[in-house]
Amino acid sequence: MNGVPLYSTWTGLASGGRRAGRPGSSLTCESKTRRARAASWRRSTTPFPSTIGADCLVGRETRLVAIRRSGAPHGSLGARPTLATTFAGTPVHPARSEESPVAAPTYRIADILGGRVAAGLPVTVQGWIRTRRDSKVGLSFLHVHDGSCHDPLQVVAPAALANYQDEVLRLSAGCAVTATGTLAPSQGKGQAVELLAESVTVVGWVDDPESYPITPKRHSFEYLREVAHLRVRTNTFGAVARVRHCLAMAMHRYLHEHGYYWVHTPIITASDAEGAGEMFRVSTLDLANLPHTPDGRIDFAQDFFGRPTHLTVSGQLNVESYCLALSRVYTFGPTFRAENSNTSRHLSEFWMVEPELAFADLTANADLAEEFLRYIFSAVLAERADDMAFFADRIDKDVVRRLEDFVRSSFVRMEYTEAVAILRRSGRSFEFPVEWGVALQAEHERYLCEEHARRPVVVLNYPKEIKAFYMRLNDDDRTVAAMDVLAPGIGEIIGGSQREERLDVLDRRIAEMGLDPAVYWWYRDLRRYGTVPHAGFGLGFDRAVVYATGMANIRDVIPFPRTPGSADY
RNA sequence: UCCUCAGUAGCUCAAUGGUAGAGCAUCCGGCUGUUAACCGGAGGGUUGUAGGUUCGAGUCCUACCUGAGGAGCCA
Repeated sequence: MNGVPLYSTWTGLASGGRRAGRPGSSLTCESKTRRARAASWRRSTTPFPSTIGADCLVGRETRLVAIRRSGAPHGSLGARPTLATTFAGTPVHPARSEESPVAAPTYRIADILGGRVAAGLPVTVQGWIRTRRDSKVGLSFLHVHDGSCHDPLQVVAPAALANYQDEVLRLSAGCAVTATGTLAPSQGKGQAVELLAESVTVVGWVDDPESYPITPKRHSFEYLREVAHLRVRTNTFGAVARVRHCLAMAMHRYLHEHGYYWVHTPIITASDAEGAGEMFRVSTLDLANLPHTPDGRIDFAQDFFGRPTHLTVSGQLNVESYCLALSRVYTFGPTFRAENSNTSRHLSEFWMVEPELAFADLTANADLAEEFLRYIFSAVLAERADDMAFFADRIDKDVVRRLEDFVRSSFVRMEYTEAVAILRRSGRSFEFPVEWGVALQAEHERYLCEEHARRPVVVLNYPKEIKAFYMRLNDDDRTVAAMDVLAPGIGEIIGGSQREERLDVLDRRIAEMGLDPAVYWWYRDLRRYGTVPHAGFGLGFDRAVVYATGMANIRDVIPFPRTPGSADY
């Protein structure tokens, strides 16, 4: 979608090129010895040998203090404002350890690059090497990344460091370091400030640089999926992780501030016929020796819960119960679909947010969906400008403009009946012909939001035959109060409905769809005791991340994707 | 699950049925306040697996495996 180039990932582990400033020949002769010694250091419980010099001892002291500090609440971050805003210029006051005050407290690179740490101050940073470039002048440039922001910090390591020959010149992509020194305006181009190092301590080596999977070059996303435990070290996946977090926090913030309570609905469910797809069975029975009932069926009475259970496909039914007491609620958690779906938009395990509001109809539901989406995408634009600039540069050049349009423009709302009419008079020959009563195909949805409206579209009131039993029957007796939100470039991002609050109608719908009313006894109870009109929707959280980042494949916006035939890590 | 495409060096890709190559990465050297650095050199291969056709298969055929794109299902 969106013309995303296949190999547009960018690791950011820029090449050090042909390394200059290598140890001279006399040192080269010792390289194997040194390598073996380094390996033994790694195995040793003592992190560093006592022979590596005073600078390194200072570095070690700093490191230990920093570890202690990071255990304290918020450590050097000091008083951080709420998540609602990001704050260039807000000074950060590092906490000082009372028992061991040090002159170079640890800062996040985000705070340093964000201008919140004054130049001239002694500071410590901790992170991983992205690149090393050496200069004959007697310097090495280390790009150190700690994940706190998109950009790395340039650390200038002078050859005068005691461990320069032995360690600094052996640093490669992925090595973990603690660097202490003074912040100064950069003499080079490309960064405003840099750290003039007084010590660089190696915390963790990369065992064999040649076999380190994240090399300073382009990698295909397909390849990086095979090293999912390391891919977050690339620019692309680090940016995805930060944007994903930003969206999640914005989601919670919006709902919290609008009076919604987060309800932790169960992952294991006994409702096995919600109509939302194939389910994963949860069982402790011995598959090689299943117990049977006298009539030859599997005896689930002997299973862990004494009945068949599955992983949830939706928290909606459970959250309706809380909705009819707390008025405004939502679920957010993993959901599971055992469909054999092999597309860039489907995962077997994905995250869904499902708000539910009482005393509300479909219109209120659509209003909420629209305002909610606009809010979380606004938050990404405001809070993750660094990562969004990267996505626009390397992944999808239109992503920022598209998000800005999304946030600015109101959504188009149309009835299903109207949508069918638009499609029929579009003059387009669709692979699947359109007529009233059929489900809209991907090609139809794409036409509606990408060509007809050119912005997000909410389609309302679908034929009852193609929607779930719990959706409220409209007065026309042909449609239910369902809605889908279609986003350009991604398709259906939200599905929701007003729920059927009338017990007699609900029972009729359960019967029509051939479902067992006994399974829904508690769900029916909600209609017997103080029932009210209520509505809600489910937003595929990972799809929202896809939309916000411009990433082409949903498997690349979740840390460890589960898809049919694939559950590594 | 269906349709289509693709599997060649660590990565990204070349190679009329006729001796398997390049760029990057790695290692060695040169140069440099560098920044996807640059220049020279070296090592690196059971061409996804198993069969088959052929004097000869990376290339053609069959099956399988893996991955990707699209469809369906949906979020």
